[in-house]
Amino acid sequence: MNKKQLLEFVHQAEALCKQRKCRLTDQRKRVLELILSAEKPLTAYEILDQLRESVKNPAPPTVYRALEFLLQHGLIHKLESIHAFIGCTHPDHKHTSQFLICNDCGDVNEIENKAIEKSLHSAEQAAGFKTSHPVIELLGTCSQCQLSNSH
Amino acid sequence: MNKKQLLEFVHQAEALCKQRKCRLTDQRKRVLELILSAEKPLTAYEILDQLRESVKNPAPPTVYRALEFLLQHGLIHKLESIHAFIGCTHPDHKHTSQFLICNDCGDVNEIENKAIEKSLHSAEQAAGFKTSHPVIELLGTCSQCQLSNSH
DNA sequence: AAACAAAATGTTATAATATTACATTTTATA
DNA sequence: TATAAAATGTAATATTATAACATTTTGTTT
Repeated sequence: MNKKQLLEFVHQAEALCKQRKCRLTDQRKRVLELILSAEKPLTAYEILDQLRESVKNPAPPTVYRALEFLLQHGLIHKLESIHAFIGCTHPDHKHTSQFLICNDCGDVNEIENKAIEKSLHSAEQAAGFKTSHPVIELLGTCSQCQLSNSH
Repeated sequence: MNKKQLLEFVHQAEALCKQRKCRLTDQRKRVLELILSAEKPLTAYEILDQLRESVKNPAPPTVYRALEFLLQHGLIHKLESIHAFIGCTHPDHKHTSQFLICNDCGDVNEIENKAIEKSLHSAEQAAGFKTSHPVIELLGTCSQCQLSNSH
């Protein structure tokens, strides 16, 4: 995400927090910015390392608390299979997403596929199961890496 | 899983290993049995604890190596969202599954839903993505717990 | 503005999950 | 039976995450 997009996103996040009467504090904003600026998903401890430049002596809870807040408000996603965090591509509306995670380059593609969601929902119904948090992560190789691997 | 089912499963696992020319050693078998006997998914360290009864001084690598083997051969599954392992319900054929994980009682329901798989496959195709390992885990409340919660 | 409660942060310690590295033993097979 | 490959033993350590309690900041009431 470039600088302009980042500012736009943070602005949106601030508006959203104002609306929800919650606070996007400096630390939370800083963690959000780090995640959004990163090329790849960041782990909590990668964020912690980078945080040292703007916060003195940050400790794990500093990061995990900020992450918890950002997750709660749908501003970031946690990728369970790789223990890492990425910015949400559509923070404006509530949604569930699926993630295509490339094992080669580490890039992640967040998609919102209605057919997948529908099929998941049908299966839930059939089982009488009520999902609170879907984890849909496809680990594999992205199209770019497939090309470069075959050369 | 009851004792009879367990013996049946282990027998099947042994046949499968013979066929693949790999070895279901005592330790691997013991770890498999522990996972199959458990009511709920087990974490690596829960397995380690239980292993103390049959193995002297087991260390983490003992467990993780056995788990790696069992995963490779499709005898167990890892639930990424809860860092735990369960037996595979259909070790006989290669397949992908989806998991309904109850946050209340901890029970897990492994399903093989063709509609979900089809929709995932379509999305992969559309993105030019080649999935090697799908992680499809729905965290929520099972039907039983929904009932008991509402009482 | 002062008092208070709630929210957020600071700080230390530790729990839980997982891997590395190297030594030794066991197994398959040449 | 010698050898190589596979499996296991063992110690240390890396990585991910949380608990517990003190302090500070913020928002609200008086």
